[in-house]
Amino acid sequence: MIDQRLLRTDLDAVTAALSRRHRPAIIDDVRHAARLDERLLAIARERDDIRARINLLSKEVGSLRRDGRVDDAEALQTESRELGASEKALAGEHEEVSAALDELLLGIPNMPHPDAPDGASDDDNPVVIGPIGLLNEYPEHQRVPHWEAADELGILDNERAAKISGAMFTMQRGAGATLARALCQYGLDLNADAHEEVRVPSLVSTATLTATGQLPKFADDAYAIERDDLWASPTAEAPLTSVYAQETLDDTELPIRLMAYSASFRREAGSAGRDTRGMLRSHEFDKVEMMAYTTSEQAPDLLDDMVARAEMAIAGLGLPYRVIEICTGDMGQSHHRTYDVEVYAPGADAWLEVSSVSWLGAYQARRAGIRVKRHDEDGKPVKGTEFAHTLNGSALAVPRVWAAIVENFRNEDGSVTVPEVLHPYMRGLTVIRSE
RNA sequence: GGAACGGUGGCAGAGCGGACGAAUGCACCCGCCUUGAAAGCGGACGAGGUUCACGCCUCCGGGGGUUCGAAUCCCCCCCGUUCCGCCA
Repeated sequence: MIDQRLLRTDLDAVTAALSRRHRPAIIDDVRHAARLDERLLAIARERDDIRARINLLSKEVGSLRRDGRVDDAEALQTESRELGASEKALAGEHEEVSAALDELLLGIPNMPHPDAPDGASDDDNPVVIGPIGLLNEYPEHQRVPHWEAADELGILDNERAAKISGAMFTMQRGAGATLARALCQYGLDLNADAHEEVRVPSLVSTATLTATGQLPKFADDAYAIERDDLWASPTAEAPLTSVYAQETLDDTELPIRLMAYSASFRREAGSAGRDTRGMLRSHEFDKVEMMAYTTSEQAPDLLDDMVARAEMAIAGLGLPYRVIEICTGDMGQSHHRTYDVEVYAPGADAWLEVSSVSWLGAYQARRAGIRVKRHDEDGKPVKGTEFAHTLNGSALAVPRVWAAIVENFRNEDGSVTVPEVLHPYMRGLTVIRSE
């Protein structure tokens, strides 16, 4: 959620920042929200005045009754009753406006960071690192898409996955399954130096998905378990962000850094028919996610660190990659500043997004009610609180990395060489061969 | 799934229609005392909204109701603990 107070004090700053997302409808919503906010404030003031009067009268009634002056008390009670009626009307109006405002606010995206590159679409995302490790020319045996290569090796069985669950589900077998799990293990071990490992729930509440921004606007993208009012988590970002929802954190304990391996479930409603083969896009995939709670000052350094970690995970595997920065027109709703790591897959001849690292500013923290208590240099708590900053990013998204390994490390005989860093997790297997 | 009991400030825990944003203890903070510390003494000590400010409003798990007035009474929901049942 954007800062409601900023809406009041500097509407122009908000519209200027959000106009960089190149979607005029957002600006209309912002102006509308500002008007509703103003109205809400006026109603609230009027209502508070009435309530103050009622409170005063009630106290007076109490003391009159103690003194046995029943008639005087009853006169005040009558006045209070009348005030109560008009207060009720205002309260109704307040609730109405408040609900309308909330609905608008929940749909208004985050303001991009001033340094985020301007652009209208993903075509405008600048490459900021790399490409690194990209060959000038790829031999024929690496120009085989992973779904064919994997099929040959018997390590991917999406046909039977479809039998079990339907289209767009994947199933790895044998060394393919081991490789998928090895990547998770690798992703976790690589980041254990700075993160606490958390095993989060896979089913999450509506409040949890609202906090990170998937709801209410993108409900169609998530699996709903309506009977129990739960959702299948589309990313560990959601549960990890709500670990400290509705809590006030001490600035002295920040940053708090968490990581989690989890399955991620996505309906892919808007991308039906795209990337239907192999491991590029599916309804369920595994991922290791990083998460940080910080002060506003700490956030930029954490962003750099997390991007570097996502980058090092890919570099460590020896895969060709690049890092792009997401431009203002391509950013996700909650994002303030975002970098993607993309790996090159020669068989599919495509750059695959394997990590997205984002700084959310206070946007999610405001929705989740995550506050920070500051302390001055003497360690004394400073009056009041502010919203925390959150960051998250994939340390390693399994399926596309899996695909990139199969394509990049495919040998002439069709076998696939396992990257050395994964050897500890592969039960001695260093080359995947057809059985 | 059934039953019982609970949910109050950082924690523990009282309050069960009016002087309660909330006793008391612990923790934390500031003084005094002390060479220093402990103990002791005195003081301060939740959050949000609004206001230039004084102040005013809201918050005792969530929502609704009764009342001039609700932490306190009534209804619904959620969560927790214990016991029973079932179970990886």
